[in-house]
Amino acid sequence: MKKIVPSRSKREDSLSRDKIVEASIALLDQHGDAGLTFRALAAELQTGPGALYWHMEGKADLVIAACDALMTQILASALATPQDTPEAELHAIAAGIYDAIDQRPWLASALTQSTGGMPVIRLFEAIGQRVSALGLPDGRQWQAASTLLHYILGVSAQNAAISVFAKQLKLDRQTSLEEAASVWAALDPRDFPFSAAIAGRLATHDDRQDFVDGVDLILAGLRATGGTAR
Amino acid sequence: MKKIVPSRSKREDSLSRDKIVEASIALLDQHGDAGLTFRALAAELQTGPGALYWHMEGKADLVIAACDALMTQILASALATPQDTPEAELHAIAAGIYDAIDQRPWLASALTQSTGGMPVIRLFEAIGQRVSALGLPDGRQWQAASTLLHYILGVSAQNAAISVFAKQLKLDRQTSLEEAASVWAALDPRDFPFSAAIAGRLATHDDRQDFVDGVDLILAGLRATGGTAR
DNA sequence: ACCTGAACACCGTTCAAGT
DNA sequence: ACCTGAACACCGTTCAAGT
Repeated sequence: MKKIVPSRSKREDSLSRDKIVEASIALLDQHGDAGLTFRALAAELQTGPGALYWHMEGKADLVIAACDALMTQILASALATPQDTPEAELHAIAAGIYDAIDQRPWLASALTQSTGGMPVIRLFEAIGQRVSALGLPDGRQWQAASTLLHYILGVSAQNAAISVFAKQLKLDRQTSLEEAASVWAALDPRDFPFSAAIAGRLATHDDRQDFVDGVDLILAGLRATGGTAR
Repeated sequence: MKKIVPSRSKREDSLSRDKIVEASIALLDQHGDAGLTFRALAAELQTGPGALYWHMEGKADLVIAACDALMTQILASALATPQDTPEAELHAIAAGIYDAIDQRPWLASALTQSTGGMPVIRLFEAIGQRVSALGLPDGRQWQAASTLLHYILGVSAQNAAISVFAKQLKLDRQTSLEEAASVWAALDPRDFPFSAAIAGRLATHDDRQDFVDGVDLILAGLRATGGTAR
């Protein structure tokens, strides 16, 4: 007299925080920033929008949870292969974030929205651990970690904006960079001498390499001023 | 036989891009990010929401225009008193942005939304002009300007987030920093050794001074690696 | 305990119609 | 040329009611 336990089979496709986060990421990947709505999410999970509120506090919570899942993943895979130096590990972290945001441009605005939340703390921590391994004076460590954090998020976000712009115009990356460069070059050189002059570099430079080099620039600054902690 | 010209008196309180931008800023100052809606804006200007579309392309245009008006103003007043060195001018620019975002936290997200738009180009240009006066090799100038740009916007935005957080809890700045610090200190030190250890510094450090010092850190890095342009 | 889905209080944007 | 305001197609969130 076996008894089928309906609560079991029900649990299998019942909602859960993880399933909601997974579906959110899929929705964001498919339709970008605007693709994540409670109605679309509910439809995807074959439920009503109200059900989601049992598992999530609201939209902000949802966005942060999606970011956090990815941030954990990004950092884990960036640090999976061990590096010889803290500098090399910082390179790996920076490149990991850059590539992740390049692949999922919505991450840039999502991370911005979750300022102060767990995903950013996680990244800050990963950076900070390497910074503290550099042997800087205590007074510099906060500054070092936050400078690197903002540099990494800021440049990655800027890059994502170019990617989105490219997709909107259905251009490949190179063509859209040239497009952006020509907009800059068209600025009045009396008001925008620097931007107009440097426009050419936009189209020809290797963003990713420049980006990773920027990490070294900040590290060099730390070393150069390392003796004098304030 | 004088004739009253009705079109004149009508023009006086007719709509204009400038008036809309001015009202937008007022609305954002009063009610923050969520305060800017076409309906509220129309009510303020005693018109219908549709009328605004004669002067603005849409909400994105509106946000960028509001940012641009303030950015122009911020840069003008930051550079009003002449400085002896490009470094000092960069300090003034950085401090100007920091203070403006501290005063109007909504600027942080508004500037993020206008990535690639005129307000950010304006800031990039102002930074770039000082960077090019530093006499760095050509290959470093792009990197220098964009590193400074992202550092300035990123740290200012982070700071604004703390301000908003403080206002929500109706705490003064010091109390809320201590609040934030205690959240960090409560992180599991096995997973977050760096953040937990540095939490104390959150409440005691002088953010603004640290911020301006960070500009010097980046400049020092540029000088230290200045010989080798890639 | 967990889910449903109608309802509430909003949005940005459009557009026929006015002046 | 410029403005009006109703209408359209959405939002996030709540909550009585179900199982």
